[in-house]
Amino acid sequence: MNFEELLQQHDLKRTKARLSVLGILSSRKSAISQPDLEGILGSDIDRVTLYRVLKAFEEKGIIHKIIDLSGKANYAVCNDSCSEDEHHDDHVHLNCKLCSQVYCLDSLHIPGITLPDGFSADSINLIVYGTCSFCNKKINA
Amino acid sequence: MNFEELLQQHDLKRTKARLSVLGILSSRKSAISQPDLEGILGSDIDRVTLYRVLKAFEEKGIIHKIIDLSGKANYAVCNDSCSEDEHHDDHVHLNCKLCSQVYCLDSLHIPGITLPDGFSADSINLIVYGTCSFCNKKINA
DNA sequence: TTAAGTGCAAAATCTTTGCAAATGT
DNA sequence: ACATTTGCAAAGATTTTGCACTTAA
Repeated sequence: MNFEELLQQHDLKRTKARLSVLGILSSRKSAISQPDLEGILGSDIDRVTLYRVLKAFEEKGIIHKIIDLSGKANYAVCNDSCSEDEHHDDHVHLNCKLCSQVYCLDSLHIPGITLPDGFSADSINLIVYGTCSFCNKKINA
Repeated sequence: MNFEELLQQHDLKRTKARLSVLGILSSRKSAISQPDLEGILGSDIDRVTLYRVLKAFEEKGIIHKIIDLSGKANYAVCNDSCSEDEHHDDHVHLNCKLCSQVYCLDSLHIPGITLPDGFSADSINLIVYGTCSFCNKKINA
């Protein structure tokens, strides 16, 4: 992924803060929480700036926010098909009970469900609470 | 449901605050958020007490907490089978995009899914973002 | 050059904690 | 009577806002 192009495409200027955040997010296999991000960034960028960078990215469809089971926001880069108008975030997330990371399981599609009369669905959000493969390995080692 | 018995069963004293909260929660078809609860209760009980009542109820298995898609906590009375040790909260929730209420769709069971190698599931949380039957009626009226 | 982005300080929320007074059993 | 529960005040934590300074284009 070319960060500079990505920013340009979304009318966002190429700033240190944004490149740092993009770098961290895209290098990870799992979604990351705001506090964790802050920890990695250190005093590199201001906490308020981080809030604003994340908000901007989310609005532009560059990243998506996943609320984990404790209600905390986690962020991950969107896959290809997200746009400002439409987020395609309809994959399964796994919230690991051990490392509390949130993994995007892009390969799984969410099974269709039939709602009771009168109810209608726009999107479906499925979070599995369990153990990730990394923690499972550690346990079995 | 007999509130007084319910409290006794869980070693909780019969207090005004707890009865008020139980009364409101059990009279609703949908889960309710902390702020909304606070609004209904008015100055009846202190905000801090409300936090504590909800926490106590949740720990005892009287109510369960549903984190909605914006990360806010919503509360609903558990159905029969919840206990202090085990919550049976594995039904689908619907987060209405219009009234932002959270409905427990007890009748729907969550479809089983197969996780990628190495991952394992403890429980599954499925929240549908959409429109509830009440708002759908309003729209079509 | 100039509009967008950043950092700092401060405000607004939201949640928790400590402790004395009130209440249920 | 006594442990539990409540209310208030105050501490922590989290998120937002205002404004002057800086920076990318």
